[in-house]
Amino acid sequence: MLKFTKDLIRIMFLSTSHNKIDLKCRVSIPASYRINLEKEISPLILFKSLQFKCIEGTTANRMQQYIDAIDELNALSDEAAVLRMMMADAFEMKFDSGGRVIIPETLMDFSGLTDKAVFMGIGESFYIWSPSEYKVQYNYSQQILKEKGPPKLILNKNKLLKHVSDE
Amino acid sequence: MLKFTKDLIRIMFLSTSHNKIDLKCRVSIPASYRINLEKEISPLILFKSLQFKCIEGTTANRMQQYIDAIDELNALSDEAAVLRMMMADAFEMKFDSGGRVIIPETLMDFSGLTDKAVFMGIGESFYIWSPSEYKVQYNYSQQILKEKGPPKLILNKNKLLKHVSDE
DNA sequence: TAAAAACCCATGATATCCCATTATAATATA
DNA sequence: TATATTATAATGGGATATCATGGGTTTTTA
Repeated sequence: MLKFTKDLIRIMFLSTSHNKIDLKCRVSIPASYRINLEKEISPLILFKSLQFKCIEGTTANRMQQYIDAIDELNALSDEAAVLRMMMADAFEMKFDSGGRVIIPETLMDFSGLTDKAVFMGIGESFYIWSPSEYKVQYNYSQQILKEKGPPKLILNKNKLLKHVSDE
Repeated sequence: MLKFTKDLIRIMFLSTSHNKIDLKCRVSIPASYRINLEKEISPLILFKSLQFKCIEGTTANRMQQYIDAIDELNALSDEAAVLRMMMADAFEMKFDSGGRVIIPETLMDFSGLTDKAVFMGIGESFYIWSPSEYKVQYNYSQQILKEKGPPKLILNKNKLLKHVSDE
């Protein structure tokens, strides 16, 4: 029963915001993200992005799906090794009364964060960028968009997709 | 009923920490791991990893899964023999008031541990490495990630994965 | 009766909690 | 439509609790 509800009302992290990181490495997680986490009654997990020089945040529930996937694999496979590393670089966050978390030093270093953080919601998860890395990534996306045009999305198949020009 | 709750809020061992092993072979088990064990009301089991030169730690419940797996096998098979051997070298740990355990000599020797331990959470269980072995393993995973990219996870089927380049 | 394990308490570093303040957004009022 | 009012969000800093660690004392047990 509950599963049915969860499938329909998927949580979403959306929009972008710029927050300050103080000397104790504390940042406010955007209120809209927090509301979604509360809805899911799920803790927040931060981990090193596997693709970019940034932190990725998601729900513990979502993280559990990755963990379950590990069991499906040959423990000695490359996929399993990468997923285990992802878990090892993941942290469960605790909020203070003001909705802040302390970013672990490992993640600060990895993502090049110092005093400012850019939060970028991308649906099932969100990214935390340093302002400079964010700009690089943003400009890159803009350029791709200019060169290749908008990507074609096939929404009803929950599957996406390729630039039009690639076909 | 209780099982339902457990399925939602699954325990996870995450993140990495470097703790000291003192002359009495005591180490602090990371607090976040201990909290997970307490949630499960489960003792901590340590045993020799079947894949790597390290100690694996997990809950008694998870260990039961391994035991059940033996029953599924031909009692005379090699697999069953290996699993039984693993059970024989498994230890149930007792915590002192500071959250430390004493690592059995057999496990210290097997994993090459001396004065420092790297705790690596990988979801359902965690590894305890010597710093040098840990580095080797981590670098290997990093390299795979670089070469093959992140594994592709097909979440709606709760099944994964394989690197894109393998297809 | 030694050696090891269990138990106890002490300490510095760090994370957590709590309250106050400033900023921003949301609404209402003139 | 500009301005005042309110609510909500983001930030700052200090008090408190927790964690990892060291070392001593008592209790096992081999």
